[in-house]
Amino acid sequence: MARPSKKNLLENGRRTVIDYESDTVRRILDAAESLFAANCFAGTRMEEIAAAAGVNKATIYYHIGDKEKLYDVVLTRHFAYFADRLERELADCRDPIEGLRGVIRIHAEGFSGNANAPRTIAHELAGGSRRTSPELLAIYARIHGVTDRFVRQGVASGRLRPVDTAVLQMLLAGSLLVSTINAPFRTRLAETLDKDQPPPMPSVLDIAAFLDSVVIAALETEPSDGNSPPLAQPTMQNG
Amino acid sequence: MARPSKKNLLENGRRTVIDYESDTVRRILDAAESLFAANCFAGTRMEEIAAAAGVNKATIYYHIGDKEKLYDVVLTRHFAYFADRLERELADCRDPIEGLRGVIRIHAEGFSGNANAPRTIAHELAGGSRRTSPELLAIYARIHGVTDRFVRQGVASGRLRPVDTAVLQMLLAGSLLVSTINAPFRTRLAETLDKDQPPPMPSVLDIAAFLDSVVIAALETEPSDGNSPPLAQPTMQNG
DNA sequence: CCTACCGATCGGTAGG
DNA sequence: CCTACCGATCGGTAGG
Repeated sequence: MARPSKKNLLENGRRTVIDYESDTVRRILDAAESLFAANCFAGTRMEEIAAAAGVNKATIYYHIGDKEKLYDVVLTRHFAYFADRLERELADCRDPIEGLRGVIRIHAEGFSGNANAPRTIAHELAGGSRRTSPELLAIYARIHGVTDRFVRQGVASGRLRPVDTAVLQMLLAGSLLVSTINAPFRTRLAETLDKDQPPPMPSVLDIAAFLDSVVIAALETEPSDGNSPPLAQPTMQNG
Repeated sequence: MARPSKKNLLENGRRTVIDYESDTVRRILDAAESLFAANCFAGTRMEEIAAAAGVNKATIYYHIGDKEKLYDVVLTRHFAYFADRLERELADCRDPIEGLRGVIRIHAEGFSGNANAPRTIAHELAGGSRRTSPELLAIYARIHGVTDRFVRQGVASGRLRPVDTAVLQMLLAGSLLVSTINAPFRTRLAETLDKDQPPPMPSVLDIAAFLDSVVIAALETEPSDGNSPPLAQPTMQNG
């Protein structure tokens, strides 16, 4: 356990900066992450988080802060994960189609690898993004920026039909997000639709494959024979 | 105010069946609907609902029941709205492409017309569908059934490429749902992306237009010249 | 005896 | 980091 220097301690005997090296902090954040995801902000009790982390409730206030601050740290960590991965793994990608497929893949992997992310984000969006800080919006802007780079590259080079980045990002990330969080719903629906032999319901990977093969393919300009039917302009703004 | 018959009253002086004709019941349900949507189940207080409805808290227990029951009634009403509209408005539609466009239109109109629906559904899905009753799943099965009818018709008649109904429904409804509930997030993001002149962010109608012109168009089989590039099979199951 | 509620308060638990 | 608490407020129910 890292021993904090004097400078890291202040008001009310609480820490002023969060020590992310501390194992206690990690346990608190991990416990908070899964509880906020399952029960949303209002439905999660501080005592519950403390118990899951194996610490006293007051320890959370010492290391991190109040419930709002703890939630903000958890939510920021979710967004930073995607911003970091997208920028790192697609930094060298110069092909817009490959780039957009990478955006789909990273969202699908991230959401299915840690369902706490899409669940917490869904709660936050559903609640009107009331606890979304400007810092968090800045991190999301990086995510938007990666997709936007490939869209602009693709349209400029003629490989992609004109499309609004925000519309595309919403379609890609939104459908992957919903397809992750509704897994329990789908399982029970499958039983409802066919009691005896429930058919397999689509996984997030099926949705990702659909987005790859249908949406991205539809946005690609045709090889050059010009025989394909005209495609309506998907959006009006962003002139 | 409708006067209930003897048969409608029972245990503990509470009503056994909900009188949907009662104006008091309507006010309670409307208040609960908007508060559950904004603050989710755990974040909504019974006292708050009562105040918004202009009744005493005990009146909710008399007319409807406890918090779980009230939530179930509200959530069921949301799903029933879509099931009813889809079945009614698309009952006579025999064209699979027009039918799927109708499914998109009704979801877009329903979500944007009453944002309480997508917000509450998002909270419920994010929370793991813990409060989703078998009766509610049966209502969703009707929604799935309408989309499934058009998919089967389209594939059987050769107008539509093979596609899994659950995947398509998830892509259509999911992206429309997210694009509705993240309106506040988008507004603030637009300001972050361009402080001086925030560009218009896509509305749910832009998403609906994109789904119409890109996704549905991509699923349509080509006119017959057979010159279009091959399209990968979107999904593997549902043989 | 009933309907349609209200004022007051219960045992427990939340954030701090 | 914990013990020992607080003001307030939660969902639900009593009697009238």
